[in-house]
Amino acid sequence: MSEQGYRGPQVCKIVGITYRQLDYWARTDLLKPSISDARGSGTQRIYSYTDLLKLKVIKQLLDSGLSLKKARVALDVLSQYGEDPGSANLVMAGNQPVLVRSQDEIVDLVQRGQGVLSLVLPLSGVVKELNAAILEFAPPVDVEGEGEGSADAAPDDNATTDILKAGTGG
Amino acid sequence: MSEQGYRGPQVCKIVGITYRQLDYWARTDLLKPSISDARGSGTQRIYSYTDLLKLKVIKQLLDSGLSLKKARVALDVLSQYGEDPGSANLVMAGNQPVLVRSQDEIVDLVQRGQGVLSLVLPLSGVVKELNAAILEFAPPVDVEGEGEGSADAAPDDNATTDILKAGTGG
DNA sequence: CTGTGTGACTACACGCGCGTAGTTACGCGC
DNA sequence: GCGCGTAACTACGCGCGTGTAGTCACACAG
Repeated sequence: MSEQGYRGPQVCKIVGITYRQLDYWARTDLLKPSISDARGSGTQRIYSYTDLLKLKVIKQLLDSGLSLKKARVALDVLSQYGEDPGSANLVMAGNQPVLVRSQDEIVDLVQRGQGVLSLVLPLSGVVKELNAAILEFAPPVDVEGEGEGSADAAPDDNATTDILKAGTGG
Repeated sequence: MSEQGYRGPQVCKIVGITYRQLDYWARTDLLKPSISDARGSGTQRIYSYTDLLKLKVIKQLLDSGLSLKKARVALDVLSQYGEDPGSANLVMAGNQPVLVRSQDEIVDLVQRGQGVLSLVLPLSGVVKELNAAILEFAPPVDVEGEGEGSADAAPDDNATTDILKAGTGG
């Protein structure tokens, strides 16, 4: 099973953040690359598709005005429940993050009174934007071999590996 | 019609913020006291009940992890719709603040897809906490005379003006 | 194996949002 | 009107999160 990964600068284009942010987040343990971390100058950080998703979520949180501190808390939930976030909503109720499947649960949280929801983020939208950005900016990079059976690694498009070098030059 | 006001340090206790924050927010035009602004050393900032409400909202936003920049945007809506916020929810949908009356509208905003709600804050809870804090920490201060017909100025309790000096002593 | 590009590393600096300390001058009781 | 408390003012500094510039060293092509 070959894992596919993305290098730092590519990640920045896909997610829409600066390299400085990606670097800072990796150094401060907000999100380290799960495939391959940096081991000195010249090495490369290799991020997985799941990493991209988390990074995109972080960017959404920042764009929504949330602090990085809260983003760290929110990420914990994504790491725990980590499977198929496509149909869930990331909700922060009273500084505690939860994954909510149905919209009705959100109403429950609001009606329960005291709860201040500091975030209601539909992950399906994040996934859509992410896949579109991947196809637009850069394809993944094989790091251990060649195989195309992994549905977890990339959006459904297998012709993308051809423009690999085009991505590096740009 | 006598307006009732609260001085800086009292406001800090009621709202639950530091004086430095109140000072900074007044200087940077986040929220200036609507009754009487500062005019040099020794003068006093006199805040109205509505000011307290807005300050409490700001504190909730900060506690929820929102940045001051977003708080400024959110406050604009409170100033515009400024009447009877007790039964409304302050919602920020895609960096644009709106006042939502029914819970169903929130579901609409979520279902409409792309919308990231960076905040869902039930103002009724804020009002409750504020009134409780006022009665606990400090009563209002008359600045222009005496009258008790104004339901907009304070929670329903008229014996509070007696402990005025107790509040000043700290 | 060598050269080159590129991505990680380092140092420095900035703005925001406050904490802390000391100063100034008004409000209020007397 | 006078003194005293108190609240606003001023100056300085910090930590976070990031921008910018330059250096270093691995990865990959040749």
